[in-house]
Amino acid sequence: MNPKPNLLTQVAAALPGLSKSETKVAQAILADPEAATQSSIANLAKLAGVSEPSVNRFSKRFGAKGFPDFKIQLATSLVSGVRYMSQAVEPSDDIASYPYKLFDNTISSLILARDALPTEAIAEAVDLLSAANRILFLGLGTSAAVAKDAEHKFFRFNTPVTTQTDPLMLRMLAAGGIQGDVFFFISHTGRTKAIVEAAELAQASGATVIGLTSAKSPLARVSDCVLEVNVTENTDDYLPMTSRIVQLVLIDTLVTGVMLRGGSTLVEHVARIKDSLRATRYPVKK
Amino acid sequence: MNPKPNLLTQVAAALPGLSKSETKVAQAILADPEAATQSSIANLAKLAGVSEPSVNRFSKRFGAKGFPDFKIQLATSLVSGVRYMSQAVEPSDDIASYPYKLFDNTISSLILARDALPTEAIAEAVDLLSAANRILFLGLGTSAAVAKDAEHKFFRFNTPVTTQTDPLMLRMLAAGGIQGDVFFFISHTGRTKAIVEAAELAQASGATVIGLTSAKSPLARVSDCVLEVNVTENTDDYLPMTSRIVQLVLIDTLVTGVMLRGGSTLVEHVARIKDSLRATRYPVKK
DNA sequence: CCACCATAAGTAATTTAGTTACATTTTAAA
DNA sequence: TTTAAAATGTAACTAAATTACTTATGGTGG
Repeated sequence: MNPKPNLLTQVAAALPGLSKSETKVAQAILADPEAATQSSIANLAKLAGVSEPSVNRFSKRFGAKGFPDFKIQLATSLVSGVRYMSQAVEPSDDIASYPYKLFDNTISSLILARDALPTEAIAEAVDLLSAANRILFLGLGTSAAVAKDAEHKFFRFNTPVTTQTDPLMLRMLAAGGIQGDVFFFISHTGRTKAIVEAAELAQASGATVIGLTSAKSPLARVSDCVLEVNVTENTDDYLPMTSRIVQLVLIDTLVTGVMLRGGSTLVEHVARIKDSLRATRYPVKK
Repeated sequence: MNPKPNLLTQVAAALPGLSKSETKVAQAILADPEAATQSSIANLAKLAGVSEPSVNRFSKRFGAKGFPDFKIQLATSLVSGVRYMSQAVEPSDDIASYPYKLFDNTISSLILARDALPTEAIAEAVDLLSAANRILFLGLGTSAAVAKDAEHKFFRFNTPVTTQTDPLMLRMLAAGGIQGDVFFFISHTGRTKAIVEAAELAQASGATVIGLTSAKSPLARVSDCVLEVNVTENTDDYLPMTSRIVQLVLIDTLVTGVMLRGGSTLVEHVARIKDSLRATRYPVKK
């Protein structure tokens, strides 16, 4: 639950205070930690140029029961992360637990999403967004904030971007779509009527429809390009949270994709816009 | 870079196709994977009620060189995660790499933030927000989207919430602050003049000022309660992304804290509000 | 400057853990 | 019901790790 000290970091930090042969062991491990988790004590001892008990003593110095235990701790510290299957927040949780649970849950969701990224759909969406004459990010409720964020990001490109949360405006916008328009609908459930209906109207008007939603939802069905995000919110009693984070990172991915596609010209353009903000801030003192 | 198969998931998935004693071993491991990484082959064999070679065969079935190797793989799969020190996106990256880099970077940032959570400040902020008569979430640019998200979340409680992005309105709001008001300013740099000035005005007006920003920034200096988020954006050429994600998760933490503090009454209130949205969606078919 | 003590490192014996080969049992098919 | 193949267990064996002990090194007080 608490900050976990990273064994590898610990070894690196302890280096100055180590004895001669312990230093050798530490260096051998730091040089290739991955390999260290695979090799036997004899192997590592030879590699470091020390005796086996030295390696053993070294292991114990870092709080391990012995060398095998050390190897396991080392292995876990190589993958920085979070325990799987973190739990839902309970009423009995306090300040020492719930913040960590929340972060862990979010991280877990991102990892799961990462391992099931719809790369083909992302590539397609990047193509569509790069080619668009106009982009509209549309979402309601929590997704409105996501749309707003997307607007901010895409605003820095050369393409006109809009968001809208008024359902009547939404319908009118959608009905008035033309070729070259990209309607980007955001809905976790994919079942919000106003959104699905607007997507249908946009679809019918000849514009391109991208849906950032969960698989097999009504919104997914009426989208030309579906960016599937399947996050199971494990916060029934509380509020949905992690799904929008995944959505945001996915949008970051699209932004990056469009930038990479645009090449140096676009990068310079964005840099200029970024620079324009400098005057609004207090300078950083030396 | 690619989806890494998770050993634990693999074991769970393989369950139906396993033989009798292999199933026992799998169940013993799934029941307490953590313990499995610590125990010897003899111990695990006894626990599962099978012979040692059965455990050994089991290990090999899942691609391990032997039982110790299996334990190490298992240990790494328990901390699901991301390799440390993921890199910045390069112009040479393609669809097979940049989405994963982005997710990895975001995850890494969240892990770092998690390990340096300002729990005391969080507790204090929860107290202040719970006691507030009115909450104002104020941010400009990218932080405006964060503020909007916060508004959505806190809107579900009984306290009036507002956001504002017009700098003139910001000043007026801040100047007109009264005791009982909580001004929640969001700024990654903490150097945006309009925000810092508004914070000063709010401070002077007798309202409470919470700052979600980086340590030692001008905004931090004028805040009654500082929620430090120190994220180093490793995307110089591209756009800042990860910091706002950390901000959002931190706000989730505050929301959760306020809910926990509010007890069942508040939970019910939120549930009612959540239910009110049902009619806006297409029902899920069986 | 030497002697002695304390710490560090290595050697070899011992113990523990893991693996392999083989025997037995179980299960399914002929 | 027999038979063969797959599955599991037993016991012997091998490898790995640990402990106890010895040797070396370095620093300090006489």
